[in-house]
Amino acid sequence: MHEATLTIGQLADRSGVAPSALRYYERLGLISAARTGGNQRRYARTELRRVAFVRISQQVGVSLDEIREALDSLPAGRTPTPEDWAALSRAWRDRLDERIRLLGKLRDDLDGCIGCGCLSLQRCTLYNPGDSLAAEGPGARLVLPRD
Amino acid sequence: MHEATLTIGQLADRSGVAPSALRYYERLGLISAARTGGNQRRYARTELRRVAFVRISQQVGVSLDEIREALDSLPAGRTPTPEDWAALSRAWRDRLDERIRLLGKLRDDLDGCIGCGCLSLQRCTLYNPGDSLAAEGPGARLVLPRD
DNA sequence: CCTTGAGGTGAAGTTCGCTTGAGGTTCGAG
DNA sequence: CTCGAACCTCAAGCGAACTTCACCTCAAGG
Repeated sequence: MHEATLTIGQLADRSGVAPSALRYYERLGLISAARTGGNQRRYARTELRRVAFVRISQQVGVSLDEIREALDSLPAGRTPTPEDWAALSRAWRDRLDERIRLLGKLRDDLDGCIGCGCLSLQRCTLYNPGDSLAAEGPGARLVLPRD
Repeated sequence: MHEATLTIGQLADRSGVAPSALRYYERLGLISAARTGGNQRRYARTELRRVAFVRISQQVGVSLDEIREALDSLPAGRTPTPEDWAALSRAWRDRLDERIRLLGKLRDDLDGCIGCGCLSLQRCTLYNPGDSLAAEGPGARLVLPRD
């Protein structure tokens, strides 16, 4: 046990990601593997980190394509250091903050609507943020944040 | 102006939702419309509230299918009161709180990882929550919250 | 040696939330 | 009455993120 490399099944068990998904990730260039003489994948243990980073990034709401770009920025040639990984994580941190902020605002707005019992097109900030729509004729337009 | 009903184009402009999406919502049973003699849709103004509720619910992370279920729980026959809408909004409130909590936890965990510079499979709570995996043999399994 | 289960490939299928396209109809201003 | 914009339906397409399928090979235990 504790061998140098992992089979796809082992990586799947360890990461909680299905083998089919791991192959898919490989096609997208998110992870990579050496091959045995019989063409089977053998993963370096460091790939586990990459898989982990992928899943965490997805939770943050990043697309696989963007995750690939981020992973591409890791130093080629040498095994990424902890500091390399930390740098990537920091990049996501801001996005995470922003998402949390947006959801918080949504919750507050929703609270406001519950408070006034309205969901009203006339008064609710969810519908008529800053009354900025009044100039465009009668009736509010529903404008929700694009992201 | 300020007529009793809205054409699909008017509802689209007011709600910020494309006509094609509104037709799609109708197929799913999220909204409904009367028809003119010439088969064109005419929306009651209250449909604007339904559309708004749909978009807000999507922001909360609810699927169209669940939104339909929620809308189905509105009283049939009479126009929903503000209190009816408030009840629906309250139901989402908990989900929103939960999502915010999860993202917050993810952020904290990510902070921890940045702090220790690790993304380590041995130490990081993101990977080995509560050390509960130690019993299942050597090596941690990546376990992220299902939702 | 034989079997069995893990692995491999490529193509096609799935779900979600819409959009696009083709081809035809209706509405309302002039 | 005419004309163009807006509307209609139905079917197909799209992109993301995978899974499933058919079919074939490889690796290890009895």
